[in-house]
Formats: sequence, C-alpha cells, structure tokens
Amino acid sequence: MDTYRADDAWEALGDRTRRLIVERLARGPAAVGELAAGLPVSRPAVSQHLKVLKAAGLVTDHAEANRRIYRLNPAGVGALRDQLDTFWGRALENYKHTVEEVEEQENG
Amino acid sequence: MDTYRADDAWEALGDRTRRLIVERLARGPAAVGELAAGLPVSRPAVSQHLKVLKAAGLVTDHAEANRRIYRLNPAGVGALRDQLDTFWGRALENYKHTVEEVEEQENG
DNA sequence: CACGAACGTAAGTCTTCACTTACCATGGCG
DNA sequence: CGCCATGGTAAGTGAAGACTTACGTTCGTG
Repeated sequence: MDTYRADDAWEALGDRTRRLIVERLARGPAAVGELAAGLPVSRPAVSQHLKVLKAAGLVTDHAEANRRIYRLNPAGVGALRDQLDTFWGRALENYKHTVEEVEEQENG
Repeated sequence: MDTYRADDAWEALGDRTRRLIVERLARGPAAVGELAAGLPVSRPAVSQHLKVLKAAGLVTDHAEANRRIYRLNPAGVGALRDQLDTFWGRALENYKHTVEEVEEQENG
C-alpha cells in the first residue's frame, strides 16, 4: 500500500471541497449522490474529487448494485498522521532547544 | 491563537514547495536565503510562501540584524494534528463497525 | 425490453495561484 | 557616507485545476 505518495494526500486535502468530503466520510460511508447532496457542487464534480482522494489512498470504494459506496481509508489517514507526527516531534524538540538557549543567554 | 483557521493550514500545505519549506524548518530555524538555496525556486517565491505559512499559523519569524529567521510553530502543527486525529479516530471506529457488520453477515 | 436512477468520463471555460523579474527599504562595514 | 547583503513587495505571465454541461454505461423494475 506504499504505492501511494504522501504528497498526493497533502495535495488532495489542499482543496476545501475534498476536505468537506473527507469530513463527511469520517462520519460513515456514503454514496456519490449522498455526498453531492450535502455539497455546493454538482455530482460530477464530486466524482472527480473522489477520484483524486482514491488515488491519494484516502478513500476506498466498492460497488453496491447501482450505487458506489465510498468510505474513509484508515491506512491513508494514518500515513498522513505519521508524517505530521514527525514534524510535530521535531518542531517541539527544536522549540525546546531554543528556549534552553535563550534561558542560557539570559542567565549568562 | 485560534484566529488561525485550520483550513488555511491545510491549503498552505497543499503546495509542494511549502511542504519542502516546512520539512526544512522542522530540522531547525533558517533565514529566507538559506531556505531558497535549498529549493528550486527564487528567493522572492520563498518569501511569498513564508507569508502564506505565517498567515496559516504554521511558522513564526523574527528579525535578526539584516536577516529574518523563520521557525516552525508547534501550535500550528499541533492544531493540524488534532484535527487529523479526529478523522483518524472516527475512521477507525467506522472501520471497526463495518468489519463487525460483515462478520455478522458472514456468520449469520 | 424500455425506462429511470446512479455514476463515471469527455470537453470546455474561467478563476486561482505559483513563479518570475524589477524595484525599494533596511542593516552592517569599509 | 557609499557599498553590499538581505529580504519584502509590485506587476505580469503561464499553467494548473475546480467546476460546468453533455454523453455513455450499468443496474434494477415495471
């Protein structure tokens, strides 16, 4: 499943409409029409967004009779979370170092 | 610090160059010229990107003589992480429910 | 089999935005 | 005080992409 670039996921979530779709899918699976009904854009637009989200590994889909059900992909979201955690950790670390340096200067 | 919209942060990280800047700053503070030196774009472009990242609450800056030092803002990254965690949690929850439903169907 | 519902895709438009060059302001140094 | 380094901003350009309408396809139903 590592064929998905993390870059793709970031770019996918860079669009506001796609973030709305993801937020909706976080509350449970949904069909394309259902998603479009809650959004200010047309159904084909939602289809195109879902294509991007799927390519980024953020959602999965499966056919169900006439309809196509989309759901959030925990793996994709998790990968994003992991990458963000490294930023977070290193940022905190650097922040701590900086504070210590400042304190040393102030006390010295 | 809640004046920063989480939306801004997602949109800011939607750009590849800005992600490279963030990754660089995660390894420690840097001046504009230093950042530009490690990137395939001009220095003014980096300045504009930093402006966006700053507006999104992802970085902070302070003057140091002639130079202007930018560093990652733990608060901004943390806010993003929190939001992603809710997606993550709900996605896992839904995934678990789905698995249980499928198992019930298979066993029933 | 004909019809309607649900969906993906093609083609085209229009806005957004990332990038460039040129210019201006500020701070250290001879 | 001239000179260089550093960096923010203005203006213009080109490409990416988000959206629309139109169309083709598949599936269940009368």
